[in-house]
Amino acid sequence: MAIATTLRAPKTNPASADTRYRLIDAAATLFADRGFQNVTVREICKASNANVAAVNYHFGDKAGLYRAVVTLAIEVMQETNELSQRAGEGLSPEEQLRGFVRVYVSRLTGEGPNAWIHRLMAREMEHPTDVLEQVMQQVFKPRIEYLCGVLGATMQLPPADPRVMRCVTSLQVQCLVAARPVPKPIARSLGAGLHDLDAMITHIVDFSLGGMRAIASGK
Amino acid sequence: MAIATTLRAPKTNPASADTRYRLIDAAATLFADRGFQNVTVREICKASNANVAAVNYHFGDKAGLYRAVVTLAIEVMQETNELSQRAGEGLSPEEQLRGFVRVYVSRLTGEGPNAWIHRLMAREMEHPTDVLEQVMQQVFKPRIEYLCGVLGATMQLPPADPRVMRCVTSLQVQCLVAARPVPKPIARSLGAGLHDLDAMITHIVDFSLGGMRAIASGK
DNA sequence: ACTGCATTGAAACAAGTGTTTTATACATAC
DNA sequence: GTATGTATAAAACACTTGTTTCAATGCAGT
Repeated sequence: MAIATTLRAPKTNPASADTRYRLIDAAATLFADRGFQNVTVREICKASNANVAAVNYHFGDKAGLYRAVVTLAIEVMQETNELSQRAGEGLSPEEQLRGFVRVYVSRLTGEGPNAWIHRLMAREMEHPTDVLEQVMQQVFKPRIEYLCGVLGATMQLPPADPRVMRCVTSLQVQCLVAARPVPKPIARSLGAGLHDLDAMITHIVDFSLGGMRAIASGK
Repeated sequence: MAIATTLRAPKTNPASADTRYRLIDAAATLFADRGFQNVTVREICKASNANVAAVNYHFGDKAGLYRAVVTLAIEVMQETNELSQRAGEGLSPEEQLRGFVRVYVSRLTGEGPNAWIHRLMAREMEHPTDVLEQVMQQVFKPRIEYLCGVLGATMQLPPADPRVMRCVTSLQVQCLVAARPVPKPIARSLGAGLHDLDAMITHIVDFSLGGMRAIASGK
């Protein structure tokens, strides 16, 4: 019997690449929306017009397909890192921060074809699987180091200072929830003011700058 | 055949109350750790030394047990609300804020018997089930209203001002992640500085106060 | 002791799961 | 044309899931 090794690209037949792509595409949004466990391979195959055996044939097993999805996510996120850092290139630290938040949050909330990624990553943060390690090294670590540099410069503190680190997490966390679609019951009882994206972005930047000033000025 | 209606307390036999309690107790931590879908009734029954049929007998079905767990969680959270608000009673708005964060984060991170609750709630926020509505009305809404009052007083703005609201979410979100156990791969690449709870609490308060000042001062 | 009743225990059930098997269609190489 | 290897399709498999059944148990009240 012929087995397509788990993560290798298809050999010859272009039809193979086709279903391979369709599988990853369908699985991405499904995994992001409902988690690895709560999605069945039959659903994925139905959504991608593939046979039930296609997942095992092309990826070995369900986990192999998930790994392929995460690999794709990593590539897109690295691109986002580059973009959000380039947004402030050559500007002052404060403007670098503003540029980062703007691009980052926009990408996260975007209804574009990559909107599934941050949902998937939020899941990984809550329930780390064995691929989280890879995501950390290739995506989050560089991003955090960049932010430590920018915030350190703003606060006039060394990037490795724990106070800087805590500010980075405060900032990062605000971006993540700003991007997350608020569940209806919560939105209802919170009233308006959370759906205005631009207002949210400037709030995050201004709030964080104020917080950093307070922390940096010794208290 | 005799059916114990879903949420009614046991009638006569104390043994019934016993297994009922043991089931809720075991289910609470299991649901909190792995989510409703990813826990089997057989696991719950094994953990509580009960028979497989016990869940259906006492709670109708698996979802009924989940509802019972959430009901318990609501009671404890209401108590937490009271405590964290009483912590600043009669003090200045800033000290009220500090008292709230201290009690709230301590309760969330506590290794005590109620540590499972915020894990369960974090899950509900991400993936609302039909009980979230109830939690919102009885727990989160009062908490948010209290915080709007305190922050509004601090910022000298009306509590309903959208700027106040955004500051409340910034604060709330920082508390939630401060309380969440950081996954190992993340902690490793973030270095130290996140596990010192006291430092984290004062950071959140100072950072947020600085942020609020920045927002309130018109930018 | 007997009767009602709530509770438990063990087994079985129906549905759904990931995976494997078997057969077929198709393209390319000889 | 035949052979070879790849990809798809349909069915079946082994297993787990939540739930149900039914007999056994224990404990009141009489």
